[in-house]
Amino acid sequence: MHDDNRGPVTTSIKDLFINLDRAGPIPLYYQIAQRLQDAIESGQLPAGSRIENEVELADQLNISRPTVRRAIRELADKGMLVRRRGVGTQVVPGRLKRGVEFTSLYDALSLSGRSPTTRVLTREAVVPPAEVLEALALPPGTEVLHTVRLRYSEDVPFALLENYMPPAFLDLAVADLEKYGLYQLLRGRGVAMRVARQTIGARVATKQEADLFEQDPGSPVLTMTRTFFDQSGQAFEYGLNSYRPDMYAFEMTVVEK
Amino acid sequence: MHDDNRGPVTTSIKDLFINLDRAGPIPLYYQIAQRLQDAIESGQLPAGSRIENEVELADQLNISRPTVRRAIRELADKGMLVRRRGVGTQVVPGRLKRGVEFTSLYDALSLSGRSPTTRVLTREAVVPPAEVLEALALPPGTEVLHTVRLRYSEDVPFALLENYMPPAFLDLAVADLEKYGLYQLLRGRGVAMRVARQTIGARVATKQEADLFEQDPGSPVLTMTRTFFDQSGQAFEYGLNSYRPDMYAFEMTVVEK
DNA sequence: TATGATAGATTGTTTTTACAATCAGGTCGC
DNA sequence: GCGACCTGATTGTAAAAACAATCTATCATA
Repeated sequence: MHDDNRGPVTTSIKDLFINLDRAGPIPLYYQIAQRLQDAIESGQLPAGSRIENEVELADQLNISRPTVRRAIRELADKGMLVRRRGVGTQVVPGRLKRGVEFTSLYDALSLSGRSPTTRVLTREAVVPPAEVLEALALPPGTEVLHTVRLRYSEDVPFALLENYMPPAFLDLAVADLEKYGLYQLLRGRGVAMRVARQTIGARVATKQEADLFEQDPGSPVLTMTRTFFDQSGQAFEYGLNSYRPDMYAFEMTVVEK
Repeated sequence: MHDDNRGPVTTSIKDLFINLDRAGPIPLYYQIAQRLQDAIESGQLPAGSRIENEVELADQLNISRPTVRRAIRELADKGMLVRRRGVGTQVVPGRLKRGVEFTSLYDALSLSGRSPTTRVLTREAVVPPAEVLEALALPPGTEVLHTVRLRYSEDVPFALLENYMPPAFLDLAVADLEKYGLYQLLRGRGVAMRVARQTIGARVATKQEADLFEQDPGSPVLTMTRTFFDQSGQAFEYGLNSYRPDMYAFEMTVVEK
């Protein structure tokens, strides 16, 4: 092995953890996990490098071992660290591009430099089809907010976003929808997003989609339907999205448990 | 007044946990999590029902609170339970169809009653295109195993699976590939799967795909490319899959962290 | 009536301690 | 030389305890 692992194991790893805030509201394990993640993503802890063992680390930081363990576990759950009993913990070797989100919860595009713009095509209060009400767990006949938005990247439309939301959101304004993005707005209203159930598929574009995306009729679109639940289990969004497949794809990292 | 009845606390929850194996190799927290999950999926713990608080539960089971916590956390991470400080823990309300996997790691179809069959179209040792070698982190000129398989559901082909694997797997036999499925085979050889990076998209079918799927030329296909890494960070599979979109879609549950 | 304060319930964080299981590498015996 | 065994290193599991933060609901007060 050309790689000498027994000697200085990234000698200054301890320096990553100076100035931990023991009094503030942010948990210690979270601060540690955050700094580790930053170090990995910045290349300070290169792929494949080993990090010190838990006991040693806990000792050096004057933190209990369970707390250090929890921090390491957070990153291991995200697939950034690999641990093996009797051996140690190392940064996942290989080229998992950094800066990519791990959960596919948000549109990949908004994170990659380009800032998409949005135009609202429809904003209305309607009684939606039965399956929508069922997905939102609302009684038949309920009026909900129905929006259709078109999203552009550099003036080229690439996504058609159709959404239904419960009556509580009937007052969302078009201007806000175009300016802030849906999730940002909902979060601002105190919605605590928790779990989403989504289905990704493909089909032939509708006439409307073909027109909007400036594609030939019969060309393919990538689709995603999603129901989003908040903390209390209440569905607060049902979405039917379609994407121009040559401009959009879903990337995700999956971790085997 | 020893029993305050604010909500249906499923009085007999304790019965779920009889006969825990304290001596065996399966961790206690895992056993508890497993039984909870079974109870939820079987409907014994209906959606929205509350489960007893940690302290009480730990007490009744004669298990320490951290162990109970860990079990509950496993399910909360999967999005099956929702916890709120000061309030309690409840089964996620709403109709997350049970029996669906949560990670999208495996083909959804294999779990839904139908047992797909597989035919091997190609099995050869080749020097693959540069991008494949790069994805597998192998030096230029390396010979790898290249397979193309067609997967059927009830005699109808719905997936075309093209895979590249490192030289260690050059001896995989066609018969085994048709009988066991790739991941089962790899696991049997001691490969410890850990993280996968995958991209889901759509495009127009190639002529081969249109022929195999018995679709018109120009019809859409759903695609997924995936690189799979084992525990040591070594890539052991690079796959380029395409699916008939009217027969296949990716379902997943995403949990906000 | 409305509003603010308080108390109880419940999960969240942290520490300390102990032992178990697994892995890598070296040693000993053959 | 080679396998069996041992040993040290490291992560995994479990328990007990204490205190913090947050939510609900009730009660007191303006």
